[in-house]
Amino acid sequence: MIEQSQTPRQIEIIEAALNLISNEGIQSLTIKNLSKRIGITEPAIYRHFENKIQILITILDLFKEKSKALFDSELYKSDSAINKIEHLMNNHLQALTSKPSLINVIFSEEIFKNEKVLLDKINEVIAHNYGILTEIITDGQQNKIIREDISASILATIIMGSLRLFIKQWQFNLHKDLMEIEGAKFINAVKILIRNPQ
Amino acid sequence: MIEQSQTPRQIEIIEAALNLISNEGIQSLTIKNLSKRIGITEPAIYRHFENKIQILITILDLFKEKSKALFDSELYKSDSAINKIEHLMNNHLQALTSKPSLINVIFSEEIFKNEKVLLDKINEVIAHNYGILTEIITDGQQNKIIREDISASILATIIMGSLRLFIKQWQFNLHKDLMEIEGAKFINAVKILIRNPQ
DNA sequence: GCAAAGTTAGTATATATTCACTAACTAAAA
DNA sequence: TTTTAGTTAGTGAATATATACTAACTTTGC
Repeated sequence: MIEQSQTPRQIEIIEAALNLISNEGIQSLTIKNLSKRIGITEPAIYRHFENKIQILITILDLFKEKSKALFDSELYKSDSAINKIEHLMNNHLQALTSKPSLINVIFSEEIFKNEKVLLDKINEVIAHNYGILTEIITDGQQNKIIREDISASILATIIMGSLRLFIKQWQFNLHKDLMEIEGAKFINAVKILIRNPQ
Repeated sequence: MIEQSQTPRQIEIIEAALNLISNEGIQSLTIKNLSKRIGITEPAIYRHFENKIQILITILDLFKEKSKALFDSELYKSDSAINKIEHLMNNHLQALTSKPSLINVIFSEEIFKNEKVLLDKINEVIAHNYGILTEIITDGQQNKIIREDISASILATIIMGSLRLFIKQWQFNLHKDLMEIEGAKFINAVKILIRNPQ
């Protein structure tokens, strides 16, 4: 499964696609719009990608890679579980604020419903991240840092779910400064909640 | 804003639409599929609804009404804030397990993106519920039942966000019995988290 | 000179919607 | 009471548009 490096035009196409998704939603990711943005004709797109699905697969692979790197790197750090989770959430927020188009990718499962390959890819990423997060939480519980009166899997659901909604709420006013302040408050709240009381 | 009662055929169409959405996703809600399900031709649909958007608007109004009734009724009860929230989550889960098609409606914002009327309607519902929930939480904080070290709005985000993800995770195995057990565990976890410690 | 990247012109399919018309029923007029 | 006019809910055929994709030809850069 070697990642083929992309040609400049391919990168250009992917970037145009991400911009389209970001600005007008995944609905408007059409070959026509795509080619218009780049300034070539529709058939020219097919010189660089076999079909539209391949474009989406490339985007999802990119997303997967980024997301996986984020989560995996945290797992093996020698830090407390709570700090790991804080990092994770922070990095996640930062990644999304710096590339808002990815937000729409995460939330477009519904669109991929008829394309099993795409749906599988997205679910794979989500499941993987969920697994890592649960692992970190379990570790924290064993070290008595994270509360044990709630199962690790439920805590993971609460963390990921609330993070998702938080991102969604801020989707349209991503002014970096304000978002950073509110993001810090939010992450802090989660930390307070999961920390072992007593 | 008087609710026009619907004709039997209109009800039939709405129900067929909900079934379609529920079974094959909102993507497959086409006039063709709709008419096929009912057993009439496509143009006949237009004898009962002006256009496709009107069908969706009717569905969203239905959803709005149901959801609003759920939240509003809870607000004015003379119960503790935590009990109110528990009820709210319980009712929400129950409503969705009994009419799974509604789940897909909640999660189809992305599809409505180009149709401002629809997007507004969905956002309206979400904002309203969020407001009510925040109000209940604030009240609970004033009565020292809910923890005060986290703002009501952040707690609301955490509750709604995690509930949403929980629903999504269970979207495909809605076996009532198991879902009920897991749902109870989940709601209990939220209760533990928001309750005022000490 | 030739391979890569582009163009023009087209296809097939899907989708929402309109059009002209009809059968069955209902209310009004003679 | 029986025509007459009007309504309701349907049909088959057609239209406009969008979309992914293809075939055949041309330009361009090494």
